[in-house]
Amino acid sequence: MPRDEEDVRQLVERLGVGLRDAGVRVTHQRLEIFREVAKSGGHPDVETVFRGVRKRVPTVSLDTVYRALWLFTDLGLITTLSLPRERLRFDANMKPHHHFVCTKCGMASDFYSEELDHLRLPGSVRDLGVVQKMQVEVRGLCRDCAEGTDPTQRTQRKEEEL
Amino acid sequence: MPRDEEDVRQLVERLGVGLRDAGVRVTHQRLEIFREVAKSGGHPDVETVFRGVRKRVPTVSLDTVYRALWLFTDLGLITTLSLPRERLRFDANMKPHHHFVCTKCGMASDFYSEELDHLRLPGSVRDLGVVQKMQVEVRGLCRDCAEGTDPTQRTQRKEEEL
DNA sequence: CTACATGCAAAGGGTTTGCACGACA
DNA sequence: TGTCGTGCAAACCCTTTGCATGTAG
Repeated sequence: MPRDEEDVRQLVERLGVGLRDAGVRVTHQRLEIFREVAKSGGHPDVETVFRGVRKRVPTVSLDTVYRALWLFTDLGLITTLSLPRERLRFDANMKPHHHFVCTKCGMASDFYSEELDHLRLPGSVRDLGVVQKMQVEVRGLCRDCAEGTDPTQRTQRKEEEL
Repeated sequence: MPRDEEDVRQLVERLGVGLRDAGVRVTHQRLEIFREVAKSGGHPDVETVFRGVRKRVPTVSLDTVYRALWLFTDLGLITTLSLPRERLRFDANMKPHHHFVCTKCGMASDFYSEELDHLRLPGSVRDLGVVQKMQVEVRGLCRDCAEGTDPTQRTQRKEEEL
């Protein structure tokens, strides 16, 4: 699900502000790396971001992508999505949202629900610590995997992109 | 939070049944590897399991631990817990539960809530696919990290064990 | 007894790091 | 212009794999 071009521009602009506020430099590479994450509405892994950025910035190196993505994460400008047996993914969607992850192909979609954003947690959680964030994670079979193929398989594949 | 010894025995026994049902062999190593996961109420990573098992089975090798843990996972006898910037962890708790994860030290606790077990999901999820499982993931600062120390730090450390 | 599991060691692959050059502020 | 970021390549892990040996069924 690619994101609207105007939205992407806004997001990139907001990143610039975030970087400046944090006192780090706003470089061409950082903007393009972020744009790549923001552009795909999905949750690209490092490799996917790298390949995407390289189309526009052929000299960019993989370790720069790593450093930029972790920088954004540490500054709270993007978030991460970690799935067993898969590479770490990055997410520019900072609005409250929840995840549906396909256990077969690994596809991860965001979904929204005002109700789930404001769940009341049981008292026992208060004893564990201070809550910062709360998300519902749903696992299941995506439409494509649910139909046609054998649901007992357990292969997990990351989204392929040129 | 270590688990009660009798509970552990029951869990290990149930694993034996699971393995037999799946038509794979019930070996000493597999039982001990599982016991190590079941014993710690926590969510040990591969290395932690390995070190624990080696105390009782000094000849066990790391790759056997890997193979066993993935086997159990594939058979649905344990589950995994994946956190950004951390090693994958394993969880013998197959009862419905939810997670509280400390963003600073990485500590992960289970908590329970009948209400959260039966959340009603928004209609948009139906369009994404077929739901198999649903879990709430809470991020925050655990009691130890919340008090005394600077909450702006972002260090993540895995639970240390001999 | 036979097939499957284990241990060992080596290969594999993703991620991080050190350093000199380059570019933002 | 000085400092921070980048690119390159090597180092570092963690994880997986191939193969001979051991063992559960």
